[in-house]
Amino acid sequence: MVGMRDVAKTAGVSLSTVSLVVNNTGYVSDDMRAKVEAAMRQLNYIPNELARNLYRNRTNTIGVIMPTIAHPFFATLTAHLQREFAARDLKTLLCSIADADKGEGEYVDMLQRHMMDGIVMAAHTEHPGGYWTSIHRPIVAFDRTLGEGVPAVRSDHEQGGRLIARQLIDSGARHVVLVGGPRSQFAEATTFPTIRYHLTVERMLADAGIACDYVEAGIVADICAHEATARAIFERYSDVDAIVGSDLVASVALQEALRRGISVPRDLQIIAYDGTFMAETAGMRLTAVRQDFPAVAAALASRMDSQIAADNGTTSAAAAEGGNAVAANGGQSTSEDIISVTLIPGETTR
Amino acid sequence: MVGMRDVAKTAGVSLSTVSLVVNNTGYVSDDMRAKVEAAMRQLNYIPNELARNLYRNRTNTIGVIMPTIAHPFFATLTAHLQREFAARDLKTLLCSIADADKGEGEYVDMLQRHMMDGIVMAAHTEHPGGYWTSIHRPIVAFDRTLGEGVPAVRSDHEQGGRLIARQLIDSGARHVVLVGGPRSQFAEATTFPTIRYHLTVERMLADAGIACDYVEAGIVADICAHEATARAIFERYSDVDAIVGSDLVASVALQEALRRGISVPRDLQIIAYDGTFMAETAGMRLTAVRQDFPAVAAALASRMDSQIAADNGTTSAAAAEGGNAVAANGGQSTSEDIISVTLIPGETTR
DNA sequence: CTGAAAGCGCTTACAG
DNA sequence: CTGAAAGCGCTTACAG
Repeated sequence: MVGMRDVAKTAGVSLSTVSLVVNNTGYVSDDMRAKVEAAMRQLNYIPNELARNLYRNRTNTIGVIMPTIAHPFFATLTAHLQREFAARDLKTLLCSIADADKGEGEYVDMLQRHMMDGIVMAAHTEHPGGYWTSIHRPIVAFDRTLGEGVPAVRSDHEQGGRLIARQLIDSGARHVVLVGGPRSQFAEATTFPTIRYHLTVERMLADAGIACDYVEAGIVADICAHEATARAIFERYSDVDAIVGSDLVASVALQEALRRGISVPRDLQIIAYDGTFMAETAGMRLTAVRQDFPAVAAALASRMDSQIAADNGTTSAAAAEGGNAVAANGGQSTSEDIISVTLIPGETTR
Repeated sequence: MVGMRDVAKTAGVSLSTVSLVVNNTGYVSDDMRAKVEAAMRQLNYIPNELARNLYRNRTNTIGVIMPTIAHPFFATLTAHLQREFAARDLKTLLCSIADADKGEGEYVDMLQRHMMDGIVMAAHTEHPGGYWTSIHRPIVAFDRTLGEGVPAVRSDHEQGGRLIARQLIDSGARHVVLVGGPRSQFAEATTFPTIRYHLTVERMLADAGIACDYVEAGIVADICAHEATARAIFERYSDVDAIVGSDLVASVALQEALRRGISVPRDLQIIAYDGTFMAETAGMRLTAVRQDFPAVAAALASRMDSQIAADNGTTSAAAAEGGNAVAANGGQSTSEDIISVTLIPGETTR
């Protein structure tokens, strides 16, 4: 492997001059620069990023922890995240839980070992309180409340709930089935804000005197389990006239409805939550609450910027002043960005 | 940041002893080990991977170059790849072309700078001949022919074509529409083996005297363009009675057919190529040619293993013997793994 | 404006 | 079995 030393030797200059040319920092006389560039070309020199990483203690890599990249929601989110990070010259390391038999604990380890500069946490795992706060490295949460000092970004699920409830009430729905994650996530102290849309829908429907049942879908990573769930709904609630669930659930429910010859939307309305491309590829164009992926990704990346800047700050400060620069960050410790959602009318509502 | 030096100081031993304990290599007496471990725990020591990376000139990271992760086919492939790599203690760096405004040139640069140990190339870009061969770092191609020394893995598209043609012939199809990428990719010297399934289908249908038209879909990254394509098919070919295309195309075509009140599969058969979860979430269960993602990912990872081993080999050999260990690899230069596909009967064929 | 030196945090021969 | 030394390939103060 040809290194900077070789270039310096060939060009007849010192190591530091080569470095200055490569990084385009400081002043180098034109003929020096020319000599160095000629040598670089001649030797086909390519700088080794690993040495820089070591010196800077940075990899310019962000880990994105997702349940599974195979799920369209997380694939879409990841695509938008990669775009935002790339614009900041940050690489995206894929850290799926279900696709790798690794808990996010191993990814946090990697963060601690400086294999990445930060983590976006979007998977659905539970940890004892204080776990995330104690990590003291750049972390941003998506749709999770991870504790003090971990900024979070999420869609406005209350708004989503209101949009759905309003649609159902206005169109005269009588019996709504809501499909979502394990009901245990509804506990008061939950770290999953997603469920707020369910709570909002349930409350508003109750106020309007409309029946509403909740059905647990399989875990998010298990795409196939949804078919059984869809069938179960029709069998258990023969008079159901509206179904609300994720894009995937809504697609499968629609398929089952078509198979049973149920007229959509006349006798059954379906509303999808998320609004990925799947809402367009089901048997009909699904009415969907669309999360604003570009805005979500932009907010996550921007929060990550701040976390990384703060991390550099505390690191230097800690080295120089004895390590108690933590308090400086206390002000924004409970910060949360809430992104608006939109109801996109499709062919599955009246 | 607490480093090995601090641990050594606290434990009252030398740097190398700490290193031996951390890496669990060589012999260390039990009380030495105990002292070191106590110090590590006390100081909460975490090894910095960047230093190791530099020393080993390895990052244990593989870049996967995809058109876009938002597409279910590539999301599924990536999920399986991550699983295979994780099992080998390799990380997966997401390198989407469309999701980052980066050409794969920039990713190849990163490979050269040793930010990753290898690349899986699954995007659809064209390069002058010899480009890939000249890189001399671990690269494995998916569904592409990239030239000498770049092993490739692909599904058996001829087989896929035969399965499709047989189904259509046996069920008495009269007018088939094939939807695929730009026809220009069909050139003799193409690096895209995917088109072989089209060619096979066309040939077999022609032999059977069945009409067959080819329609170009938008580029793979543009998920929305497919809707227009689907509509165009029905308008241009009013007597079409079979449509073959990717999962996405098939889903959208099915939706359009249902909307037009066409009876599927009685008057129109639809066959999806790929067999991702999307084949299950359309308006009906799609008949699909399923690519064997686990086998494809396993083959890609295994090829990557060899490429990396060879790379280490040539690097050492080059250093020791003067750099012409390349020929040793010549034997496997045109190697290609071909993975079987399966026809999964669904509700959209007779 | 250029060069010799120290150092990023670890690993691995090589003496003891 | 343990320790002092050199080195991975680069970067950045610091003298000249």
